[in-house]
Amino acid sequence: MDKKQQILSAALRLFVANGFDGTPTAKIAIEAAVANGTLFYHYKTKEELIVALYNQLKEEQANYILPIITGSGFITDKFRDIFIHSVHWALSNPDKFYYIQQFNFSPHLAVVPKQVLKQQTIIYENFIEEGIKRKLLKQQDPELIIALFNGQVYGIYHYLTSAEFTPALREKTINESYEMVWDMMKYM
Amino acid sequence: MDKKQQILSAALRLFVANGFDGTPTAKIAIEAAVANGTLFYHYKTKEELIVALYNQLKEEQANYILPIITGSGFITDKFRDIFIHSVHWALSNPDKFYYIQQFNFSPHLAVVPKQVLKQQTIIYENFIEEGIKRKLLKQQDPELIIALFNGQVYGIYHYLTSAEFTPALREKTINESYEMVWDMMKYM
DNA sequence: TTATATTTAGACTGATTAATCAGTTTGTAA
DNA sequence: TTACAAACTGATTAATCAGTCTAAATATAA
Repeated sequence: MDKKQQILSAALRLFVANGFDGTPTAKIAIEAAVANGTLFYHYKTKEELIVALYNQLKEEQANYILPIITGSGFITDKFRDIFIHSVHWALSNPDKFYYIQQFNFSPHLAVVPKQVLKQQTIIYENFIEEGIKRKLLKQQDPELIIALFNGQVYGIYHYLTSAEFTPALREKTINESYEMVWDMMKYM
Repeated sequence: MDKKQQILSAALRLFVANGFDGTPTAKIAIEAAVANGTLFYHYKTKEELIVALYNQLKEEQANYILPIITGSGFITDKFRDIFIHSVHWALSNPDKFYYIQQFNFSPHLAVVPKQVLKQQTIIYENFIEEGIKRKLLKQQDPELIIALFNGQVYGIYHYLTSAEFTPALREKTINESYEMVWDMMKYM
C-alpha cells in the first residue's frame, strides 16, 4: 500500500547488494513493484532517495535506543543496555547497519547538513555528560567517549559477522565484550 | 615516470572525493596525465583498478606496523606502539584510511578472496595470542580483541577528524585513549 | 460531485560511460 | 641498424542510465 515505503525497502536491499552505482533507479522501481514515474514523483532525484533512506534508518536506530535513556533505572545499567541494544540492532538489521556505514563513507554524507548529524547524537551526549559528572565514567570529552563506544559497536559487529556463531555464544560474546567496554569507560 | 602509480594516486584522490560511481575512468586518466587506453592497459576493468588500489593500501598500512611486531622490546610497549602508530597512520593518511573503509562497505569487498583478507591479519593474531598466553591480555578470542582494537582506531579517527585539534591536544588525546584501550584489553 | 493527489506503463532523450582497438612510441638487445 | 615487445595513445563505440513526458486511471478528501 505505502508505495514510498516499498521504494525505500527495495532501495535498501539493492543498494546494499550492489552499491549506489550498481543499482539503476529502474531496477529499484521494478523491485518495489512500482512505476518508474512513481519513484520520481516521491523523490525528485536518486540522491534525494539515497539521503531519505539514510535519514529514515538513522531515526529508526535512534528510536530503538531512546527509551533506554529516557526510561527509569540505574545509570550504570543504562550504559550496559545501550551497548547491548546497539549491538543487537546492528545484528538484527545487518542491511540497515551496513547501509548507514556505506553512506557514511560516501560523498552523499556531505549533503546532510552538519547540524542534522549533530542533532542525532545530542541525546547521547547529555547522558554521557551526566555519567562523567557523577564520576562513573572517565573524565574525558563526552564526544570522545561516544566515538570510542561507537567504535566498539562497529568492532563487535565486524567480529560477529565475520563467522558463524551459535546464538548462545553470540550472547556470551556480547556480554563479555560489554565488560571490556565498561573497563574502558569506567572511572576507576 | 611510473604511470601505474600515477593512475593509482589519481584514482585514490578522485574516489575519495567523489566515490566509485562519481569518478569516470576518463577523469582518472586525465588526473593521472595518462591516456585513457593506458589505464585499461594496466587494469583490465575499472573494478580491477579499485581492487588493486585497495590491496596496495592495505599492504602499505601493514608495512607501517610490521616492524613494531617483529622488532625487539617489551610486549606491552609493543601494544602501545601498535595503537599509536595505527592512529598516526590513519591521521597522516586520511585519504587512504577513508578509502579502505569506503571499500570495506562496498560490493567490491566481495571480489577479494576471504583467504587474502585473512592473510592480512594473521601476523597480528599470533602476536595477540602470545599476549593472551602470557596473561597480559584478557582470555578472549584473539580475533575479538583485534576487532575491538580496530574499532578503537576507527573511533578515535572519527573523533579527531570531526573537529580541529592542536597537535599537542591531539597527541594528548591519543595517549589517553590508549590508556582506555589498555584498560579494555589488559588481563586484570 | 468536484477537485486534488497519486499511480500507471513505457517510450524517449540527452548525456555519460566503460571498454575497445588500430596504430604509435620507447627501451633494449641482437 | 634492425627487431621486438612492452608501454602507450586517444578517437570511437556500444551500452547504460537518470530523469522526462504523456495520457489515462484510480484513489482521497472537501
